[in-house]
Amino acid sequence: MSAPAAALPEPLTTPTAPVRPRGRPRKTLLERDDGNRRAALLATAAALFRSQGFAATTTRDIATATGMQSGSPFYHFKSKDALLFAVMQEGMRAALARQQATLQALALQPPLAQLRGLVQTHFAVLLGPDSDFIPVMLYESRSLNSAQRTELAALQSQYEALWVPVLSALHASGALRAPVGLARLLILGALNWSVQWFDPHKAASLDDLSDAALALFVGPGAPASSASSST
Amino acid sequence: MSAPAAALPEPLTTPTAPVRPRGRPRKTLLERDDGNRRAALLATAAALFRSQGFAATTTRDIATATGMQSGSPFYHFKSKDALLFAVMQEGMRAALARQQATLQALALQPPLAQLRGLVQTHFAVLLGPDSDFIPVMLYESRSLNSAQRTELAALQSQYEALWVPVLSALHASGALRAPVGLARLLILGALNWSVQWFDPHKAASLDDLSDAALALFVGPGAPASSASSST
DNA sequence: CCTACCGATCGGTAGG
DNA sequence: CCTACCGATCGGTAGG
Repeated sequence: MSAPAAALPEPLTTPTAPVRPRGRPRKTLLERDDGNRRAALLATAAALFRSQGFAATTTRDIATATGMQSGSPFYHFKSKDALLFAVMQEGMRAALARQQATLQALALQPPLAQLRGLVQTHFAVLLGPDSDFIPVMLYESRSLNSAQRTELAALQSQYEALWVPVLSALHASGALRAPVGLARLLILGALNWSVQWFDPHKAASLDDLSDAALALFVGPGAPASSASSST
Repeated sequence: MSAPAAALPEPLTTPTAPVRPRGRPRKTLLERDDGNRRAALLATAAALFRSQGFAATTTRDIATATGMQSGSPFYHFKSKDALLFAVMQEGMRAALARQQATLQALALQPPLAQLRGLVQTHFAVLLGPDSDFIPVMLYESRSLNSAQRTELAALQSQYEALWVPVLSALHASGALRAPVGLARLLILGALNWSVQWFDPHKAASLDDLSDAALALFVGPGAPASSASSST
């Protein structure tokens, strides 16, 4: 069982840019480079916000880790807040795209297989490569102002809405026994919490996790439509 | 179904102290009062750490909200860190005591009833009255130093260990389908995440939550021992 | 994107 | 527990 994360938009890889010799270009005055440095700022900010928290991370930390001077992040972002918001927005956009691709690939499969896909992709977004953005969004949204929070909430609603038809179908078939609304909140909570304890160096793989979650929530494979019940 | 939270140690109520007229005693020089103010500091610190986060809360915020001057918290706690640690330790001690009482009261009940008790008490600890301490512990442990983290980990292990026999029994009877270790992590995650979305002013009550969680994890009432299977 | 820099705030302390 | 205070740090900016 491999994760259905095939042709997905790589969120933060370096875009095609003319390769320059390693080391900073120093004072070659006016050489924009642009998206490249911005993306680098986002990636290091995401990593630092995740490991230290937003309030405990200074813009100087971010600048240094990106190889800039202390004032330079403000050339790319209006404020520290704006940087945080950009990290979250970027993360949600990428996560949404990945889940939409997952569901598209599984459109003809039974609901249980679709749920498996959603769970696998969710774990991949939280715990796989380049997975700092969504954890930051999950654990630092307190630091957003209300306008930013509102804008993000729209993306989050879209994300959660992807789960509803799948869960409803499983509820209707009896495989999912809790009310759909609370089930969605509890299931996403169980998955989101893995950020706190998952250790890639330890036993369980992402697929082990997905299997355990599926078994916990809907049993070993409920008879959805055309399956024969044993005994 | 009421929560089994009967005779439990109230963590932070004012201990028996001579009642004095309202308003600050002003400069009545040398009048210790002691445990009272310390407990007040802990409670306001817990509330502020929860709502704003540790790093974003200043010791001045805490002092003001407790009715002290900016330097006074340091009379009771050596540092801001020590205050955070005390909040978490207090929270874990109270939570542990409550869960132990719950399990004692349900010792003769089947595992499913015991799990229901654990879930109900856990929700009460997270979302009920005076419930700022454990959320702070769950979401701010990043800010502890490693010595503090180690000491807290011992309490957390004790807490998690309470769940294992219950989950093992349910796993053995087939009611719980995921491996016990991962099931414990996923279940506690589902519960802990409720801190992020639970709103006491909305529809679902704590008992609704507990029922939904039980239904999600172990179904409507698995045949534990002396139950007749249908059909 | 760098160089300098500012104003404000913060954790913590001495001394009572 | 208050008064007065210090040293350090931080987000952000002007000007190039």
